[in-house]
Amino acid sequence: MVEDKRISMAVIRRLPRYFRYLSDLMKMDVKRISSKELSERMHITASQIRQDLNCFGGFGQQGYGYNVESLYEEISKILGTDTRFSCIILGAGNMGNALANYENFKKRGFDILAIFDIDENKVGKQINNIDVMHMDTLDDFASKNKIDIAMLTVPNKNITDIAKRVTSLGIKGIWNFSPTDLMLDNGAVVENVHLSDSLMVLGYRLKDIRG
Amino acid sequence: MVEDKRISMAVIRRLPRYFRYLSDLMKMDVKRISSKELSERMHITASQIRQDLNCFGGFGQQGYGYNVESLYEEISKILGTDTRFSCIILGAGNMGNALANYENFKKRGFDILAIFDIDENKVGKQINNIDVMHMDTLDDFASKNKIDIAMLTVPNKNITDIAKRVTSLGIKGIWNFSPTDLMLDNGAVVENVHLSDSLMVLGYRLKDIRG
DNA sequence: TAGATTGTTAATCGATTAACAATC
DNA sequence: TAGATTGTTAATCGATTAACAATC
Repeated sequence: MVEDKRISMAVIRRLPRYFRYLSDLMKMDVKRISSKELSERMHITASQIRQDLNCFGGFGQQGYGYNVESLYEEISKILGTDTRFSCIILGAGNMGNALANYENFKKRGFDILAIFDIDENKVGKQINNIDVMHMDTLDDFASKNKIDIAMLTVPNKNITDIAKRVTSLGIKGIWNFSPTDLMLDNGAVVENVHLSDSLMVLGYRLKDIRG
Repeated sequence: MVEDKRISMAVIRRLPRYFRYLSDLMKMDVKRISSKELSERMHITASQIRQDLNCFGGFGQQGYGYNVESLYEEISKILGTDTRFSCIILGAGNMGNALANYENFKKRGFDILAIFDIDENKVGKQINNIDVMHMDTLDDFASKNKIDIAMLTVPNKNITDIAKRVTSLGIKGIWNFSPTDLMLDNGAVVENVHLSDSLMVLGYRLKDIRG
């Protein structure tokens, strides 16, 4: 139906923002919104909103604007909120813990099946009702469960090796929290979350305003 | 010395990456590198590297390339790795815990002075040797300590109010982990880390490759 | 010196913004 | 219908890439 022309990453990365704002509008019982009103809330141009949305379809109505609920539904569909993704966490450290305890993921369609670590003190325990299993059992686990996403919170040393192992098990998505950039040439999808990069940029910008 | 023409965010966000790669090269005892070699490692163009670096100064030498160590030093200086930033964490939940335990921050110049929460069960305890204090004592604490950065890991409900309170205390930098976008008009510097946005984009891209 | 590689200008590409005819 | 607002094309802006003279 909608042309499958390549959507730019810039547009894709704005989708969750639209999703959040529409979700908030629904909570506030707002029924309709124009691109102009939304642009003022989001601090972007109305033009950009209309351009972005029209990558996926004409969801609005001339003279009226957009119906909040149906636009929300459309964006949900685009983002795949209806799709469920099976995930595992590699690394039961602080970040692994935080992710395992993050309740919102399940709500958004991301189920965490298990956590893997090499620390015998952690293996056998549970974090937020999710089993911590030994890394050695990963291959076996993967053969018995279809896993979509591996969340990597392991120490950075051997991150590329781990990523290769994970993708060789057929896992197509990687959410990488290690500071090392993952460059995989096997078609896997990698999202990097470089926390220290973000903090360093904050530091730079702070120094910058000070003069 | 170097012209203070505005540096674009695109360039600034690449600085920590250069920093990481140069740091790795130093560990590998590489003494010099050309923009071409570096571009192959980083999977970006040599042109972009030279353009980026020349925003800050001519760090290379024709016919030779760049001295790894001195380029590393220059980028450290630009990023302010020598500067120390005093930080507090608001919210002693899972993410607050993870941040408090992240040892790399101190190494990069970010000192965490205290953690604040409203949960009486947490107040008075320590996380990684950092005191968890009651939110009510924040104003007093801020009047006695110069704080540069507040790391916000509190539940999203009242994030804007908290951000306003924090900036009214003279804190100029905000590292925001709540899913809500902070729009402050008081000159504070905000870096957003929207984990669920990142995960949703990963989900989208996974669906996308499946067809 | 000759070769290599920078710094920098110019060309290209892509993303954002403006404009407006279509239409609800 | 008249007014409002979209969808979409065209114009602008900015970022990336290419090219090459300068120079180590």
